[in-house]
Amino acid sequence: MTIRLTNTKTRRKEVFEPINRDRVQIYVCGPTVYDRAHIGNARPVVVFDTLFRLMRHVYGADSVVYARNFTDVDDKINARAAETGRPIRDITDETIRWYHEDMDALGALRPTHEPRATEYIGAMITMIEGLIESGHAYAAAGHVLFRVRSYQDYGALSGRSVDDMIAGARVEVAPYKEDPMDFVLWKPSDEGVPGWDSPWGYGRPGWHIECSAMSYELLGESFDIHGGGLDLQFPHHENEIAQSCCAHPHGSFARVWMHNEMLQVEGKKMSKSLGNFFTVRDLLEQGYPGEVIRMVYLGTHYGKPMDWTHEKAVQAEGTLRKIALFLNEDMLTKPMVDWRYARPTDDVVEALSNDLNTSLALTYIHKYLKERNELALVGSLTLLGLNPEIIREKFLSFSFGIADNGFAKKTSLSSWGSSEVNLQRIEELGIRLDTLRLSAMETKDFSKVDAMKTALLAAGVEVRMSKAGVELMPGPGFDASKLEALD
RNA sequence: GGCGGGUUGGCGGAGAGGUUACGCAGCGGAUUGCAAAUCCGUGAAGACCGGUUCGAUUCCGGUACCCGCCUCCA
Repeated sequence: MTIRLTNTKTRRKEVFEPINRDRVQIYVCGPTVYDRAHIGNARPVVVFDTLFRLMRHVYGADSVVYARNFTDVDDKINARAAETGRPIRDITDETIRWYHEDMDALGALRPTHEPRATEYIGAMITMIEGLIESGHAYAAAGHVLFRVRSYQDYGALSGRSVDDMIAGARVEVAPYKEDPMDFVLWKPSDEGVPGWDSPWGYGRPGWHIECSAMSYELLGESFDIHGGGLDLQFPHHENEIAQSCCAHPHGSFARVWMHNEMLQVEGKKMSKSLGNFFTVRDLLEQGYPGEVIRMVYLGTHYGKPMDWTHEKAVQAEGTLRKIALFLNEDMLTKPMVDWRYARPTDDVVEALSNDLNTSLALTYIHKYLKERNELALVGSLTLLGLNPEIIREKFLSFSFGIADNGFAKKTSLSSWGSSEVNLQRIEELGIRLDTLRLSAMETKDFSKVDAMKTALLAAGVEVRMSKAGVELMPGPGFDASKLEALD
């Protein structure tokens, strides 16, 4: 299987050829841990999780190393600590825990390594020392700065020239800088701000150096793929390249750079002032299941801006429900298959291999559902990070009916946006409605049946009647309290 | 001001230089006490202007509009 990926560095789609097939290495910039991840933060998580899954499928699960860092030293964290009076470590530990909870809900696998910046301060200092020795950095006024002019290819990734950027005149000019574009590798810390002893005094690292140091420590001077959001392309990734390539001139650093486009909400940039700012937790609490969120994300290619809309979530939810309905069919209507034999199809693997065409992959999901090809469906869903077992349980919502053989069909669970469903209550109602209906068939007087149906609909319960019996399904607007009126 | 991306049917969203994307919604039919669900069928597109070509929605150029980054938000 040939994997092709769009390499930001060359602006082309290229055939992916790992440095070492037994150890494919990916590094992705992770979050600064001072608050809940918003839904924009989640996009690279889902995108690169999908890449991780594809690589594991193609090269073997043990042959892929995926590192994603936690930035746990940052002025935003310091500010949060100052506001709340809480210790920094409390804040970062808690935020990391939240991050894991929220990203787990989106079906993202934990990366192989999740290094915290504060655990690599020594490696950063070593790297900075090397850069000073080789003339790529200089100490000034308690700071250490990277000498941008010393790296000829600076700006190559983002397609900018140093001179153009200075002409744009938006750079911070500090008196201790040789050149306005030079950026901070190390800066002094005052009392009460986290800091470490260093050759340049008590201080803390600049933002960019951590990724260079951690990727070197975990993956070496050359690795396969570096990913992140497009907004990181400049300056963060540009600076990473400058640091790493100057510190390790014999390595290639990342061979492929991948950037996901930004996320919008209802057609607009997500921002607190517009009131369209959501964390992943917000969505989960509003009742959008993680699987729905993931499916919406997979619907748009990572290289294009993605719009988060409620409408898309509703559609994704509908698809997941259909899948759940199919997976829950019993042996009377569907041959039994052993999911252990489920594999993603070549079509799906090929779609993902073509620069992560998740949208195309989803069309195959629809196809397998339509064809009732359970093994292809289950295997392909799994590769996409949509767990069939969870879908089967979570999206069935509720279904009650009388099977052809006269036995009551099962079962269970809550649906999005609705409170826990009282199964017994629904079942009773289903039986009562079924009884009423059977007698109405005799008398041809359906008034009582219709009245009950209307009441159920008003409570947000879908009512389906067929030859086989009655099915009740609490939908998104389910309101248990309205069922009381039925007594 | 500099750099980059986008513009596809009612909506969402792909691939491919010439043949049906797909999903949702719509419409027609089957089924149904009614309805829902389901199944079958079906219409509908490629911002604008030029160029290359036997042929472009797909390649190239220009115009318009939208968006992002350049301000340690992915």
